[in-house]
Amino acid sequence: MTKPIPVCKIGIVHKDKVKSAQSAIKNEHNILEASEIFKILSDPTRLKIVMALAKEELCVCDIAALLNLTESAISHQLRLLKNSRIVKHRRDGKMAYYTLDDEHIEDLIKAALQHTTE
Amino acid sequence: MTKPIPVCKIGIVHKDKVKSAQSAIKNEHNILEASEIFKILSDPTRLKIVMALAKEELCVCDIAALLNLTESAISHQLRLLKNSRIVKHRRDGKMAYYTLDDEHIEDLIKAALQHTTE
DNA sequence: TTAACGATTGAGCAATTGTTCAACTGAATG
DNA sequence: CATTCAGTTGAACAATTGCTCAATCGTTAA
Repeated sequence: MTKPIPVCKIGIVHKDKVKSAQSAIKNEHNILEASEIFKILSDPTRLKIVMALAKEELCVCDIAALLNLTESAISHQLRLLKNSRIVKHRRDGKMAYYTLDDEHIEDLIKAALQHTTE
Repeated sequence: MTKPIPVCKIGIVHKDKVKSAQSAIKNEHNILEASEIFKILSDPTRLKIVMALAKEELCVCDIAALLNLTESAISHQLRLLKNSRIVKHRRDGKMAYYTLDDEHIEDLIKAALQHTTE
């Protein structure tokens, strides 16, 4: 904080409104975490992966075939999804099977899809 | 479509599961629109703007003061939010007052915040 | 008309992103 | 053991992003 605060030339704006709005965004930490989730789901490839895993448990190879991308590309994205605790995986021999690790994510996606169809 | 489809060397993976997952992501258009909304909300500055506007009608100057950024930076972000029909504005003299243009967005943000606090 | 000011716009830049490529790991098979 | 192959990883690259700076627009007031 305490940086070179920019304000309209005259000085004060709408003090009361700004103060009220301030209270709506005071929890910086939570906001950053929320934006992180949005960022994860903002890439079409990752969003498709999540939606696919919401329906079926799949191996890396399955997802690569499904999305027509290399296993490497999928693996990179799965790592991000895993770091965000959105997916988890189990190993079975050479294969790695991925599933969703968070049921709330489905509601989030449903809410976003609802916005698109209005 | 019809690109150099990559699949595990052996050939077939889990046909039935892939086919089932395919149905979950068949509506490409909707998925792209959903990811667009997520992308808009994935930037902390934009997310704060939206959360602030969910509580109060504010002018560009107010938001700049609130977030400690230049009016230019805010204006650029507001244009993106306006293009996505998430905010709207009214003019009053020199000032431009912004408000939310979509009540569903608040639910979306609430859902994301819920994910962070579990 | 002129000056002031809130707001907008475009160029430019550093930082971040998603993919490919190549090398590598680790488990299963011969 | 050596080979095979699903999966992972890191480097590199183009493309995108969010901000600053400077110029400009549009409205208000002198």
